[in-house]
Amino acid sequence: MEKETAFRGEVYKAARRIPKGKVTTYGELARLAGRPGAARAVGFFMKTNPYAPKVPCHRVVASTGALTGYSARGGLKRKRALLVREGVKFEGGRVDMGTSLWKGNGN
DNA sequence: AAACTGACTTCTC
DNA sequence: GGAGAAGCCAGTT
Repeated sequence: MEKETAFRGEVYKAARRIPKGKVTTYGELARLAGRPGAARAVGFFMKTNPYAPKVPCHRVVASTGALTGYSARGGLKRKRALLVREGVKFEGGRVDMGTSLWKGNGN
């Protein structure tokens, strides 16, 4: 899969900007990529992301802070473990929005 | 080119 | 806040 479209590049670039211990939503990522509303497409890129170690796809969660799919081994369990290890706060199995939510706006 | 699918988001009950 | 339905976008077949 070497079909790198401009949008894909933007999404991956934005995802790499996510600081450690923080998480962002697919919608926000899509917005940073320049296509607000393309949250669904963003999720697709994470699933088929050719830059697994470069793109911290595990730092991308749903708007409600709930963790969604994860292609890598371990699935959502692994994803949650990674976030917790990085210092992300969890509330009732969901990411603590307002505390560990990163906004790439000010950058 | 058309249709289907998917790691989403938002509205309403 | 949880469950159900509709709308969106891009990629894949």
